[in-house]
Amino acid sequence: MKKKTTIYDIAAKLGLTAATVSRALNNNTKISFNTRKLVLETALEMNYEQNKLALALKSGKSYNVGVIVPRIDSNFFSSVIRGIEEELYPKGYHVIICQTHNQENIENEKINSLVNVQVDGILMSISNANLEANKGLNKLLKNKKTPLVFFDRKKDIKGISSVTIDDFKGGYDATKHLLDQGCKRIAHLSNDRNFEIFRNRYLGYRQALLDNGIEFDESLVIETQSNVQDGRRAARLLLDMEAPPDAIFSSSDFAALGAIQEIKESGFNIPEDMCVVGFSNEPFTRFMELTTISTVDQFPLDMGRKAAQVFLEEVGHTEDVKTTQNIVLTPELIVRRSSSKK
Amino acid sequence: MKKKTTIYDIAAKLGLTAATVSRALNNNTKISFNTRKLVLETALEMNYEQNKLALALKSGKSYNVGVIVPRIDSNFFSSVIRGIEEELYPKGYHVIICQTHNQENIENEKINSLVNVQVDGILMSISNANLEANKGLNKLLKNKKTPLVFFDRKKDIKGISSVTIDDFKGGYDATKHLLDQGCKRIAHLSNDRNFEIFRNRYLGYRQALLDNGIEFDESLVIETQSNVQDGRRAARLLLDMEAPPDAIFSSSDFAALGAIQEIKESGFNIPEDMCVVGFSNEPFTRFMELTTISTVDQFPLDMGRKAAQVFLEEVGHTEDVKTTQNIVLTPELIVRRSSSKK
DNA sequence: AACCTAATTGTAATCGATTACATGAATATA
DNA sequence: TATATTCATGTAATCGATTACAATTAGGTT
Repeated sequence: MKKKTTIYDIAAKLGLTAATVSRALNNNTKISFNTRKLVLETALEMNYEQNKLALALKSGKSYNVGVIVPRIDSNFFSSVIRGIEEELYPKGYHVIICQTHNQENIENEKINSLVNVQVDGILMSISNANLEANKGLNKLLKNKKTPLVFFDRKKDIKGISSVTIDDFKGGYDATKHLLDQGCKRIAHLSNDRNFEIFRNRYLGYRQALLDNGIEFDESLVIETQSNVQDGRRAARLLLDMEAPPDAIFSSSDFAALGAIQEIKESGFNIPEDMCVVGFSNEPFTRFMELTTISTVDQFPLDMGRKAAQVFLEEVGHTEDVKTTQNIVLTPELIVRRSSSKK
Repeated sequence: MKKKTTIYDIAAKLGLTAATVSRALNNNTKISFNTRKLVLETALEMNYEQNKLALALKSGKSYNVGVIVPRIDSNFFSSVIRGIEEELYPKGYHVIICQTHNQENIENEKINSLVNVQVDGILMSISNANLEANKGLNKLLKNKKTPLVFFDRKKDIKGISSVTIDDFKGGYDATKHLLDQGCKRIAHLSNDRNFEIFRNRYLGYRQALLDNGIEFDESLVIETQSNVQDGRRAARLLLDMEAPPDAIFSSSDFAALGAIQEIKESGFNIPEDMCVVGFSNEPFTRFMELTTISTVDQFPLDMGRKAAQVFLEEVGHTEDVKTTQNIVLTPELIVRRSSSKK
């Protein structure tokens, strides 16, 4: 195991200086044709590879970006990350991933950790609903050294760009669609509405009801986590009501699935007795055999790509020219069996 | 946007040397209680954070590892990566992800790229079936500077550790199970058998047939990619045979799903007319309403964790003590509706 | 012959840390 | 009192690149 060759090794071998070697390798200033040729050949021969770490220290650019997500093993987040990686790699960047598992202190810690390894930017889907508690994020915002781009789960912060989908529209369209199917009492499985995304889906749901003359009923909104079990529990509650709903708009596909399971096992039919619409277009919603699940596509791949593009623009500019972008993608309602009465 | 504070800034402010500051911060050698206290306070006050890039250059350790996978947006790979991240972060490492999309030249390129940013190791699921063509990998193997650990898709290379599952056993158990259900003509949807994983599943399948007195029939083995469409196509071929099979063991859950769809649409019943077993335990296999899909669990989270542990052991040792580990996890057959006749 | 210019290459600082070795002061020992 | 020892800190090299500035050489001009 010999050490990697450096420009000093090449210089020594050729009786030159590291400076000359560096210049020759970079095709930079006027280097005579002969020495350039010689250096290039020798570099090849000695298996020289540029040490990007040294370059990063010197230039102040690490060409690494950090991506922070609650978890990576969900179709949504891994698709976003795919988009980010595919967009950034061709520009010379590497993607460092961090998971928070929705824990504030971990998020805090990972932000600091990324800053310390000198990432050129951070793209994150924030886990931490209350901003004040997040010291890492606050520090980041305060000294404005590292560009930050939110995707999906964002916070409204002046000067910080974001790429999200129009969750309000997603909620509105889903609800409107259910109304169009003739549903009158539409329940909503929400999630922590301290997050903009869940609040907006909820608000879209309410607005659609309002616009169509249906009175909003607080008792039809149930807070659930994004998993099958919670969906089941919520459906149970709804079915046991004196006046059960005739439709459910769930802010999560997993909760929608749980609800569907519970409803069917209770002897009801979908969509005849109850229409269901989920959110995210997880692969399994399409694969169901009887009741393919209507849902809202968030275009995670595009979201990742866009977030990466916004980052690239921000690092490209000097800080005084920087413009804040708040890009909002348009979601698409995908109507499937679980909400198609006709 | 002011610059980040360095130990020189602290030193200047206190009339000390960077060396002293460094020592004080590291609690290292004998530094007087007073100056240490002073330095620590000042560091806090000036928002000092260690520049890991400088440290990495000096120490030769970047505390970054590269993870190379065909793609990240599949449940299997994202779960492995989750395991890797969770295991490595507490030890101070960051995870850089790279996707190859099964393209040899990209794999090649990304290996080089990771080496250049001085990763401390590479964990990869190899995309490139023929080793000789992969210059990047060969260079990596030749100078043995960067520890390499294969997971899932490996190549047998002397001195290179790996973490895989026992694909032979997976294939064997699945096939044996189908035989136990009374199936006599069992087809196999394989995949490129230049990859060990697919070859081993295939070999396990053959051995199970052999051990149970069933003659192997070449025409029942169909090569498919891991997607729904290819599964459909394969099932169509099988159904159109003069003597169609009565069971399918698919090396992919997605192909299994496609096959199931095609079979059902052709008017056959599962599992009565045809038993089906997939591979990977993708989430949707559990979520099916009528025909939950039998499959083989590969424990991706454990695989990622183990791969990370192997890496940690390898970097921990000096190179002469290093021992090669080839860890083989045991897969678990999960019997569901698609293959349960009784 | 004296001077100018352009073409190459070298010198040395820099990025931000760590650390072997040196130094000076204070204290302990003989 | 002279010397040895310890303690605390400074000096300077190092990791591997880049780059402003300096220096050298060759050739051209008058």
